[in-house]
Amino acid sequence: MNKKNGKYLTTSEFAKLCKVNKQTLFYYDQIGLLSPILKNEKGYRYYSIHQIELFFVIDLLKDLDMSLHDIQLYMQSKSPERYLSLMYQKKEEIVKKRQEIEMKEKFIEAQIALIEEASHLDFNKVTLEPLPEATLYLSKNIENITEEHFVEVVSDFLNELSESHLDTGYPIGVITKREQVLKGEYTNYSYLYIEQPNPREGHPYFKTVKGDFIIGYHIGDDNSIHHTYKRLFLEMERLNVTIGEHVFEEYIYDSVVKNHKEQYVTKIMIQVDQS
Amino acid sequence: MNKKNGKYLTTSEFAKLCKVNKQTLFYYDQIGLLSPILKNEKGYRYYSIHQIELFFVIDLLKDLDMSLHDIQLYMQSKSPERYLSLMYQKKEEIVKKRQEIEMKEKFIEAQIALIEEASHLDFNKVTLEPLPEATLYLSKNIENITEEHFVEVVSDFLNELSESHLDTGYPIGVITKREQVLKGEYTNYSYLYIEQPNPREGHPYFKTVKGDFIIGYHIGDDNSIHHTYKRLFLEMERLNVTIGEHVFEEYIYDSVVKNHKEQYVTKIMIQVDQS
DNA sequence: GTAGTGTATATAGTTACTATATAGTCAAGG
DNA sequence: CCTTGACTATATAGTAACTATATACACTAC
Repeated sequence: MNKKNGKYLTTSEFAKLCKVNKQTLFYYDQIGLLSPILKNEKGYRYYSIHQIELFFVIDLLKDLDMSLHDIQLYMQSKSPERYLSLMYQKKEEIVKKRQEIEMKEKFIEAQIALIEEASHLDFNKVTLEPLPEATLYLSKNIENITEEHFVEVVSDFLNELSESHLDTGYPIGVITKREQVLKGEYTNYSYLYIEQPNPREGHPYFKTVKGDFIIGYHIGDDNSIHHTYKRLFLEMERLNVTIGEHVFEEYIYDSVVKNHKEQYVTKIMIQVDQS
Repeated sequence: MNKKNGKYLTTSEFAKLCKVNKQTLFYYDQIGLLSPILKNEKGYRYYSIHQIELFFVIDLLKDLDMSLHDIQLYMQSKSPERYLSLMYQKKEEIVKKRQEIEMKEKFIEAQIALIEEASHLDFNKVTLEPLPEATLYLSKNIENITEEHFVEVVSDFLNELSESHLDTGYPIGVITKREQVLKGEYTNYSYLYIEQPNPREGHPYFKTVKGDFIIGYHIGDDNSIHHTYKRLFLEMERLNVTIGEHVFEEYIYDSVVKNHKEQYVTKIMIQVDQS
């Protein structure tokens, strides 16, 4: 911005320029953060158009989670050097913020895709489908784990996801091995997983075997999931296929979209071998 | 996320998982936004690990400026359809938010570049430099404008910049035409401008003429800028060049980094013709 | 059996506004 | 000159979403 002094702006004119409430400017004046350059004998405030720059910077810093108090501290000890180091610091913070926003955007996109897809599904149908290879990020092994430890693993897994930017917004699923499923231990999972549509270098990924899957949906609580498994086994028999290495489960509808456990929907994908 | 019921989490365990203060969970319970699935006879709260999903969504919506009250309204009337339309709406909002963040990031980068560059300058030196062509976005013409109108033009210009995403973080400068400068009317500017390093289609841009410029710096108030112009004219005479079409002025140091007008620094770039 | 850590509730304080009530200022029209 | 309407101001209270503090009860471990 530049020059042309002269005309002063009233509080509401300046507020309009700053796109804030007039009261906010009273408040900023009161706490001494941004005061009009002129106050007449009646107490009327007059701002210079140049003050908009200061307001802009205040607004920027505020957006970057700096308190008005800390902004004021800076304003009281301005210098090019201090401004520069402040900007360097805020640059780091804003990069982080952008990355977080980008992750949340991806999450929303994935949620839309998931629910959109689910709305076209018939949860009563069981199908045999070939699935392309997918890259998964796995948790630690959780076979026969105690409940205390399970919470720890989930917690660690979630932390890894957010710290390593691996949270793609895709649902978190579980993998069960053939041997557990054959024993009827449907909830003795081996791993948690999350799909990685754009895998990055430097992570120990797990790749699913490209192949055929029996896909069905369980409606309701986990406690009753054996009924659905039985239905799937029947269909496998009919189609003359046998259970492969792994079974994958993912929530389609959960507490985020349904109020009652009886309405939750779990997708079950059983890897199969044609015989 | 998925399965494995059993173990419940205490308030502080769950708070750790959610990365929030324990008190926040008390508060959410109190307002009925997110309550533990179990409370024992002593009033101890127990959360299920599945509740983290709900917390995640609450946290996401909160980040996207939804009030806890409105989030609660959604939670009371969950359905895949409502969730989908909510996500579509939030998707639009987050795109806008990301773009705002990106603009602010650019602004910070430009500020860093500006101050960094300024720190290597000798404000007393006057130089003759060839400048490459630059694309500028101009305000309406402000020659001989009244002070009231000037404020309006600045306001419109700033609005255009933010609405059309033309705010590059570069300083806003002013252009003065040769005729005004020759008359000694150094502050009778013709346009405000902002440089566009990556111009986009569909805007009426102004391109500077690639050419030679006398570059000098004025330290202090605008009122005394004629002294600096005189110095520059002397140097032009010495170098045997004459004033060209336009003169450009930009603030290098202003109220954002300096407390007193006497310390402000204005960069003056006079287009010149070699004779 | 007591120390130390945990849980709870109730209440007050905080930040950055935001709204409301009351009163003075000013310019235009009758 | 007086009134009306749109502005200005201050003072005070209210708000959202925490956050801190004080007090009391519970559980676990030596």
